[in-house]
Amino acid sequence: MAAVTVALRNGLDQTTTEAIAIEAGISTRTFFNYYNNKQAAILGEAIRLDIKGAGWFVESSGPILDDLAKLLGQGLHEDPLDRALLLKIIAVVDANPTLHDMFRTQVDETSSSISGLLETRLGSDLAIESRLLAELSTRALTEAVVAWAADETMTVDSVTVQIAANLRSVSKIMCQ
Amino acid sequence: MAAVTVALRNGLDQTTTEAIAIEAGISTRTFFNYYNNKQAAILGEAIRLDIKGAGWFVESSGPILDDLAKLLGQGLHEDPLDRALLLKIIAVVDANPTLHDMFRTQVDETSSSISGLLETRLGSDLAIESRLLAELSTRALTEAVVAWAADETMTVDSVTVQIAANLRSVSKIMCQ
DNA sequence: GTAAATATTGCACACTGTGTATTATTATGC
DNA sequence: GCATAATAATACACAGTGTGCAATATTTAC
Repeated sequence: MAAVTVALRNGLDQTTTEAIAIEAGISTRTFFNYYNNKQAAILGEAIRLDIKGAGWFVESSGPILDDLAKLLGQGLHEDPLDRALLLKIIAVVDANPTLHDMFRTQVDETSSSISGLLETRLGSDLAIESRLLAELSTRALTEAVVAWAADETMTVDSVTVQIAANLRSVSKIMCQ
Repeated sequence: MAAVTVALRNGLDQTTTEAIAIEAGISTRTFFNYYNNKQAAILGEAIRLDIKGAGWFVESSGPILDDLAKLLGQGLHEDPLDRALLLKIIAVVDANPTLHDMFRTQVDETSSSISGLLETRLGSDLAIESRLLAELSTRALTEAVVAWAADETMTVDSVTVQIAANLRSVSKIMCQ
């Protein structure tokens, strides 16, 4: 929170670990006990979602896009997102391409999990396809979450709907 | 080249900017005149491809997946890839997750270009879909290039074929 | 062969990140 | 309450990153 505050107030250039530590009222050494770097402090755990108890996904034979949307949307329910904080984080990330990398790294971790589940469901001869589809899905998730953050009328449930809509729309384009 | 050499020989931990500079026979200051950081030195321009003269892509009404594969494959022809160097780079990246970020950053730049072209072709009401499809395509490119690097019998042209195959396979899964 | 343009380098400096030892703080049992 | 153990915070030293700037070397052009 301190990191985001400083970054929004003073810009990322002025957001030294020292400035964050002062804002948080701790020493810089303590800061590094909790975050590996300032990027991690700014991004926090806002986006990362852990996929657990997803046996149903592997077994299911329903429409795969809907299952993916459900899987990703379900991850969001674990610990509810803070819309105001997320908006601030998005603002900082948008203004600082440097942060984009680490944001992607977080999303990639989710993508990896999804990829594993997909490979189990589809079979290991579709490993490449699993990775591609996982990437596409997590990107659809990102788009949906960003849309959710910006629109106060959206519920968390509607994120699932949005993800499914995004994926279906892409599949329509691809299959034409 | 010096950066990759040192990274493979001594591991990324030991690959300080000083070590790279010594290997290259230059000062560290000169190193930083050419690369912003050691990650950039290791990755080089191996993957990045610039999309130019892609008017045909925007105008075309052919199968979009084939056009995408053609577009990406064409970018590879600009300056021919060095298979041996690429293999080394892939080895270093695989061994060091830290580098993964910067690799993705490079690929993202390509993705951005593709996204812009797609949005022009599909219309701005399909902006989200354009971004998703661009991401999927560049990821398919990465998979294909990695496969190419590992298989000496593959030609650069077959990368295009591979990309198209990957995309078609995914679309088949999505549309089922 | 000289002068201008360009490249390389040395140096100082602010910042990042980690290991280690020391000091606070908190928790626990009695 | 109080001594003690566990945990957290901090100070400090240090290796490394990256940049600005001025000085020096090298190349280019005429």
